[in-house]
Amino acid sequence: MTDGSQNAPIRARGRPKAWDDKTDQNTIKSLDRALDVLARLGDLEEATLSGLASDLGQSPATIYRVLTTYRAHGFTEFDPTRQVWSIGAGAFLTGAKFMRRTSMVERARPHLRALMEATEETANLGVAKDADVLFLSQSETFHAIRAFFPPGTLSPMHASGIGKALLAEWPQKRVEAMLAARKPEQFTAFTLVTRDALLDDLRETQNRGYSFDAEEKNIGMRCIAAPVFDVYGDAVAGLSISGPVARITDARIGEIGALVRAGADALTRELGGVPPA
Amino acid sequence: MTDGSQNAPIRARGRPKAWDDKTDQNTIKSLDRALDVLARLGDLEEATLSGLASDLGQSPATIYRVLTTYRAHGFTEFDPTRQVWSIGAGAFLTGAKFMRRTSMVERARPHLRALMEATEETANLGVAKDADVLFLSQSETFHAIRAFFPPGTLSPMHASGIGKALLAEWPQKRVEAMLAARKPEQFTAFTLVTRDALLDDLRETQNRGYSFDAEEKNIGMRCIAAPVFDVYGDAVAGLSISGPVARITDARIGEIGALVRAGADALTRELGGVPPA
DNA sequence: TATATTTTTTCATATATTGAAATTGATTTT
DNA sequence: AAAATCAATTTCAATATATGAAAAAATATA
Repeated sequence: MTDGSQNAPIRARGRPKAWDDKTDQNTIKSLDRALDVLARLGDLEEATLSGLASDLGQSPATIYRVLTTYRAHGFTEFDPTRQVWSIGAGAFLTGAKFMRRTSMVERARPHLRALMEATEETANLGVAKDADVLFLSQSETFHAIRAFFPPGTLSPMHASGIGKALLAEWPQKRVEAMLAARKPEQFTAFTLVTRDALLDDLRETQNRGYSFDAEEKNIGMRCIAAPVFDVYGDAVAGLSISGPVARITDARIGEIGALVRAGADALTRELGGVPPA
Repeated sequence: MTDGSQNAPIRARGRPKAWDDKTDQNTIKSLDRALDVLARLGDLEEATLSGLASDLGQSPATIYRVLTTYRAHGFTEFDPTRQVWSIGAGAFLTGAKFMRRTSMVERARPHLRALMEATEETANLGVAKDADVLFLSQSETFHAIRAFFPPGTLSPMHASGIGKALLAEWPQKRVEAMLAARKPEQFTAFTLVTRDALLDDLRETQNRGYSFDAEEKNIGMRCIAAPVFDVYGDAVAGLSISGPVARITDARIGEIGALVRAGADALTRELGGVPPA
């Protein structure tokens, strides 16, 4: 280790912050409100001007100006037929720059696509974000009935294929700490909520090489996932195939599992990691 | 058709717009500038406060307030060690809401109709499914003699307008793999079945910006198509105009091709993609 | 036909945004 | 080691501008 300052407290240059929180006169109020508007619009998916205004307790004139300003940048869209506003492509394109720093997403694209084409089911890429899985990218199947996980979705670790694939590679102490911090929610009759059931499943997952989520989050949906390792050997992401029970039959699980695991291992190697034996 | 107003111009409620563009006093200047800052930061991936300020010709104080306001919403992140700013996860989570709203089919509908009205020929939307094109949606012309592709129809890639538009954007290796997997069937005297004839046509298609199917699947039918790209730059779908040789004359090909390409590019942009130059 | 909604514009006013300059600590130079 | 330089943050005063109320203009509804 050449740099002894690694554990030293980080000191900022420039004048130090005085009070770095609320009632701060060093934020821009109009921008602050505008971001609230965008967040609310995102939650609602669709909203009318007047609806948003009354919802946020603002005057329609203000909301109108916020929405039209956003629209000039592609951050919002307006459907004149139905008179509703929604989030636009510009917001996505800017937000997507967040991921560009880790080349994970770009690297994973070909693998997602290959998995989707081989299995004809939607393929997903997700990373751990606290006790949730954050879905970053996907390649959608053409089948009308399909698993639907838009990028940006958060899903609890204990009840998702990618989540369980990651947990299976974590030290048991870390898993237990996560369980202690947040009691696992029961989504369906099949959700693994007890410590023993979950740890058993994680052991099995590690032996098998891929995880299997059998309607543990959504009834009717199955998911098969495998972990991706970085250069330090940490499981940092997961690839998965998700689809309806009707098509992800018991007979196909082994075949799909092998494909997913092979794809994850290939991605691991591209990232400079080493898949475990 | 139950709704006679389908072709009527869309009339907005409320007071009509006066002049809906530049030098508009109905936009919020500070928000406008803040969005410029975010866009620039996204392009740079990483930037220092002072760098961004001089880059945008704004005072450091202003940029500081913009960035800290964004940070409170997770739209920006600050690395205190390296003193650099970047786009944050909040921007990604909000932007991702764009993706979860509408499907390709819904977004394509207005473009299909506009194409049909401009050309008076049936307009189609299709996606790749293995070595076939799967037709998802269409807008039918009113002419008695018309091309008829019910949604759900499968048609081999090498002998369809949309198929060739997609193949032209694929890496050559992938095209060759497809050819190797299934020998191209000869449907008419004009079907391109040899490797060289097809690759030549694909090169020409890419240069021209649209594909041209001249009775290669059905005698008497012509088809002109252009590709649609998603946010990852993959050619995921195609728009086409199809009709009888009698109406899709040589003289009209250039005009129809330009319309189809413009429609496909517009749809690409709506999906957050970038049409290739 | 009359009334109620809804979006968009106008307008006056208070507010909030702005840049310059001061401040502070870290980094570099002497 | 001390001094000079540099970059982030804060203060402050001036004024540009964001704001809501209300009007205007169009459609929807009764």
